[in-house]
Amino acid sequence: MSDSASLPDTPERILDAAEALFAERGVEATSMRAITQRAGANVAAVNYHFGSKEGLLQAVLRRRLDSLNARRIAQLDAAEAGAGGAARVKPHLVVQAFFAPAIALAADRTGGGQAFMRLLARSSGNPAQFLREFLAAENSAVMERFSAAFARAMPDVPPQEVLWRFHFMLGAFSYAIMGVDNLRLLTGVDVDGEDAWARLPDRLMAFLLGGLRAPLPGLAPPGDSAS
Amino acid sequence: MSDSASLPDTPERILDAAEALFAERGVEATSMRAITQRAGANVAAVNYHFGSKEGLLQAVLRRRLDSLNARRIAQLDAAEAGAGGAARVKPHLVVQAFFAPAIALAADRTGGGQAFMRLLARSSGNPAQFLREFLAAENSAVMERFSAAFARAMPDVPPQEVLWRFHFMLGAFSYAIMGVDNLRLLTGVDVDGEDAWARLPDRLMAFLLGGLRAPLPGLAPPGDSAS
DNA sequence: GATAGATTTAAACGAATGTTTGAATTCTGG
DNA sequence: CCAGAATTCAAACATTCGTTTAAATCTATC
Repeated sequence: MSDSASLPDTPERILDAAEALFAERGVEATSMRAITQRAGANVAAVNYHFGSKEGLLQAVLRRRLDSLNARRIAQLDAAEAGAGGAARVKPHLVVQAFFAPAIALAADRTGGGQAFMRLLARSSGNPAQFLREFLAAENSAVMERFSAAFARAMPDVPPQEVLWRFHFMLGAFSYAIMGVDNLRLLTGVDVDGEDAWARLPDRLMAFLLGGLRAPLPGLAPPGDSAS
Repeated sequence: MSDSASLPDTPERILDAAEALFAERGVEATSMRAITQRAGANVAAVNYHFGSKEGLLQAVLRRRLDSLNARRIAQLDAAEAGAGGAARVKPHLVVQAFFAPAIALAADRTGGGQAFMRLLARSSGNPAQFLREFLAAENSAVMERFSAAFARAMPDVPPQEVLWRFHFMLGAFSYAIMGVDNLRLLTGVDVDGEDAWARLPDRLMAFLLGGLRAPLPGLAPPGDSAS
């Protein structure tokens, strides 16, 4: 090439291209030739640097997921330090610690952040066994840490119920990230202008907190007559 | 064959097999040969009866989606009739009308109901264009009807916010349907025994209602100091 | 500046994919 | 019972897939 100092090296160019295409078309619908063509590399380069297409997908996910999870834990650490004891952290802050870093990543439309989050959200529902195992292992530390944090933050709610609501929060988040354009497509309404992404964090956080703190099923909700 | 009266005809056997395999392995990861082998039919039968693999997927979805959406609208009709005027339907009943029929379908583990709902939930995130267009057209009537119902049921909330929360509810529901085993896999905890599916409707409905009725973002939530 | 290792390249590989063909078979109405 | 349509079937179709090969090129070290 003419100028070699400006471009990232081949593995990183491949990761960038794969991230974008996986997010845009889906993993199975993206061929290695499409990836390498976009990256300006040879087809064999993927197998040389990443072993296989599966290895490439794992590398794409790992590149940003590790730091994302580290940010989540750091924020939870800060919240627990600020509250003076892990048992006194408000649920609001636990939700914030887990989802705020992810939402911030998803709002990064120019860098690969948004593409990565869409890919991650869709990968969470992918039935491929190697992906399930990979994500389970990659997220196990964060999940255990936050499961315990949620249980401590809501001592009046049975831990099982807290886990379910954590699960539901993950779902609402993932689906919202997968595509805000889904909303326009489904309802036919142009929901917002360009600042849909700017408003998403507050909107999503309000919904998640409302669901997390909802009256327990089976118990008569106190303010039910007002709904 | 020996007894021809006991088996469903070929198109229906293919639909059943495709529904199960699409839900279990994903659409792209399921070959036509795997489908026809499970259905006890020839490979060419799919193209003969459904035109293509895309046509088969659409037929699988259409088979149950039409009646599901009809049930949703019927339940909303009943709620509006019982409340004496569409403007006086409680949000609780609108949520119930939309999600209860779907949850009931998802709880049907022996028939294809659960497989269908998992496939439908995953298809909602599938980036394939023909699927997006198909689902948008198939659901447009229900979505418009319920968008309006939600807006009327919550007159004090801006319609845009209601749409967003409808979107979030769809996400929490879809993700929960995609796999309850996700929870055990992610948290390492065996969340419940066999009755996880039996308890899911109440748990999910409580969460959805909590999110729908959450304090609006930007406004100081009244009971925030207690969280 | 020679050498050993790392990287890139064009080309080909075998397997699997969705689809089509045309003959055989089954079903149906007169 | 029989023509004619509908369906089933084995076989082959062309294409695309992920992967591999082996030679060519680049890079860094002594």
